[in-house]
Order: sequence, then structure tokens, then C-alpha cells
Amino acid sequence: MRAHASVLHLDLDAFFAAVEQRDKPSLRGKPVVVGGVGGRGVVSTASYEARAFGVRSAMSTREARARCPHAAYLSGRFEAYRATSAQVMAVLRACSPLVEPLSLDEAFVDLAQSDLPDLELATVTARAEELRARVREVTGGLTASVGLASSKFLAKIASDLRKPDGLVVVEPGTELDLLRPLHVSVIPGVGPATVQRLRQAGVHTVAELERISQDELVRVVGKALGQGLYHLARAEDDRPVVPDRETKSVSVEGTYEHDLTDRGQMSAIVTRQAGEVAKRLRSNGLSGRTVTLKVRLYDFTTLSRSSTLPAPTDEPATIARLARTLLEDLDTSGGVRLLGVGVSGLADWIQEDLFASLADDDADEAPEAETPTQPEPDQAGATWTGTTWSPGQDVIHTEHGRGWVWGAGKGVVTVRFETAETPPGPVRSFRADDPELSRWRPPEPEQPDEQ
DNA sequence: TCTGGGGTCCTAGGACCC
DNA sequence: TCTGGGGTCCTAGGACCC
Repeated sequence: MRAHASVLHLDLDAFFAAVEQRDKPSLRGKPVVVGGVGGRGVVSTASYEARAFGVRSAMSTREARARCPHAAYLSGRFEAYRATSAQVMAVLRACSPLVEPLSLDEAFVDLAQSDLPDLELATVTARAEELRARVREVTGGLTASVGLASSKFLAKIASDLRKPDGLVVVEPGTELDLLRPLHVSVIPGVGPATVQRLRQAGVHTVAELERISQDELVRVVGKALGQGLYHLARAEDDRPVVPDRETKSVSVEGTYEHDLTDRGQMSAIVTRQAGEVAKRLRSNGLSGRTVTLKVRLYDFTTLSRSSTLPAPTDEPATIARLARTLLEDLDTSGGVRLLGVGVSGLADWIQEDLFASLADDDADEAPEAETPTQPEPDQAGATWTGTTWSPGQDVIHTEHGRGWVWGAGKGVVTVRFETAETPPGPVRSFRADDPELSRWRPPEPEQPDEQ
């Protein structure tokens, strides 16, 4: 804990939904839900208008539709979110070199490493307001909630207290006054399972947490969490703001609309996912030794199987072969709802050809037995002319200009003419066999991951 | 037809080594 | 002569975060 409130936590409000409302003016002031739009989708972000109807993150989209049928349900445009996030992080880095992003919409900033003349309350508060204003400018109107405190822990809690578009400054010395009345679930790392365990030990608030001994706490929630909570309950937190945290794993997974039962199809999916993982490893200059297969069965039982190679790889064929081998040992007879492939044990270098002969032998023994490709079950949206068109995606018409997919399915595609710059235009529906459809296309092929 | 996707960190047991 | 420890690596599962 520092003597000054020099740790800042910034959190963009309802980020994904806010980007959609910015880029689709007809959705401003209206309920917007971004997430999986298929039958097994969940809500990623709900706009505040949708939250008024009880729609929450992680809720199934099915339930969200029941609570708020008139909301716009969009599948998400991650390139747009990434680009906007990068603008925000640039604003923060212009203030201090010590910026630690936690996700696309959240970051810590160490103001002790900024250009500020001092760290008095008035000075840091003014800087926080400047940053909020700058974020609004560069993002085209997105709001951020900010917490300012003497530690990461308190700054993060503070940014949550006055959402949306709020600023909370915790004056050094008052940390425990703020903390003690709060429920333990406000502590990052305390989720439903830990809340339940603490409740059984008679602990609900931070004040009650502060009264139980460290030994007791460790008995109740385990060593690492127990020791952590013991200190956080006393507002003791010296964790530094750390920029450039290294990637530890890369993975791709998918949940399918209908449970998979065909082993050949599962094998083909795993092969494709291995290829995507390899592509992302390569584009980031990474390779890894441990390949993990993840399988979620029809009854939501989740299994993982992993295998570690003697040296790191970024080869799609190697990752795919290993993942398929791991799949072979699992009983999937009841049906599979999710399949995923991941690589961990990452190195930022690639094995020299020290063992090239070994690898070659291996490849000769097991030439790529290509599983026949079958179409994968749709996860969302409708497929026409080989592309899946999902609600919210940008499209361009050869003559009439830009718009976005309002809805797609049952042989009909609905498009709305509109961009952030052009006012809402007409909504048009096309049957999938309408020749007019050939004049629509997605804007750009998807960019491969940079850095 | 409840329950995403991409991550991080922790725990616990067994193998293996000294 | 019954029964050492500690350390590291690997695997599987689970809690949690956004």
C-alpha cells in the first residue's frame, strides 16, 4: 500500500455493446446484447438499457431473449473491439509507461511513473478526469469508469462503485472504512464457490473476514487464496503494475448447436482447431510443448487430456496428430457439445533442427491422413454462398453502400443500411436465392493476429 | 436443449531424481 | 531395516476473470 492514491484502474462501460451503439446509431439508447446468438450462446455484454430488463453477462442468450425480446442480439465484431481497445491503451500509455491491460476493456496505470509533478489527491484526480475525457474523445464517445487508490486492489474495487461513467478516489488512510462493510464477493478471486465456503465459516463481509485467523482462512479456502485474502482484508496489497505480461497458452474451442456423435467429424474439427492454434502461435512467434484436448460431454462433464512433447512446436500437423491421439482414448459415445485444442508450455523460440531427423521419421510413419471434411454444425447465423452471416457483422453493397446484418436465418437475410457516419437507412430483407445477394459482401477478409 | 470463449492460477497425486 | 525427505515435472480438474 502506498502513501498516495497513485494506482489507477480504468474500466470501459459495457464495452462491446457500447462499440456497437457507437457504430450503429439506430441502436443508441436501446437495449443491445452482444454474445452467442445461437441456441447455446451466452451473453458477453449487455448495454445498460438491456440490464434494466435483468439481462446480465454469462446469462444464456435464451434467457436474455425471454427477459428482453426487443433487444438487438449481435454476435460481436472483435476486430472493432481490438482496434478501439488499442486506442484506449495508447491514451493510457501516453500518461505513464506502466500500463497493465487486464483485458480489452480494463487496465491498471501507475501514476507514480507518470509526468505528474506530484501525487497529491487533487493532482491525480485531475489526471483521472483528463484520461476519462481523452478516452471519450479518441473512441468516439465511449465512457469509462475509473478508480484511484493506493493499491491495485482498492483501485479495482473503486472503479466498480460508480458505474457507469464514474470516478471514485479512495483517500489514503480511508481504505478500511471503504472495505469493511462490503460483501466478500467484491474481492477479485472470490467467486461463488469461495463465497459458499466463507459463508459456512460465518464470513459474509470484509469486516468479518478480517476477524478470522490466517490459519483458519487457509483451512477454509486453501493456502494461496487464504493467505491472499488475509492480507486483502486488511487492505494490504503491494503488487506492482506490470506491463507486458507473457502469454502462457493459446487455445481454440467451439460449442456446437447439436451434440456431435460422429468420430470422423470430431477428428476433422480437432484437426482444423489445431491448425488455427498453430497459425496463432506462428503469428505471435511462439511455440509450445504441451498439447491439450478439451472435451465437454452432452451432460456438461468436462474432460481434458494433455501430452508433452520433448521440444516446442508450432507445426499444425504435429499439434493435430497429438490432439487426435488424445481424442481416440476418450469415450464420446453419449455425444459431445464442445471440442477444443490448446498449446501451453510456450517458448518464444522454435527448436533448431537438432532433432530434424527424428521429426522426419515421425512424419514418414504417420503421413497426414486427411479426415474427409464435412460441414461443421452452425454455431450462429445463416450460411449462404459459403459464408456465415451473423447478426451485427458489417457488409458492403456494391452500389448502395455500407450496412450491417440485422438478422439471418430460414433462408432470409435482413440488412440495415447504416454506419457510424451515415444515419440509419432502410432495413432490407433478401431471400437467400435472391440474385441481389451476390452484390453484398463482407468488408475485408479477416486480418491475421498481429504481434 | 439451461450453462461461450480465451485466458490465468491453484491443487493434488504420481513419477522420478538426489 | 521398515519406510527419509525435498524438488521438479507432468497430468487432470476446478475456480475464477472478462
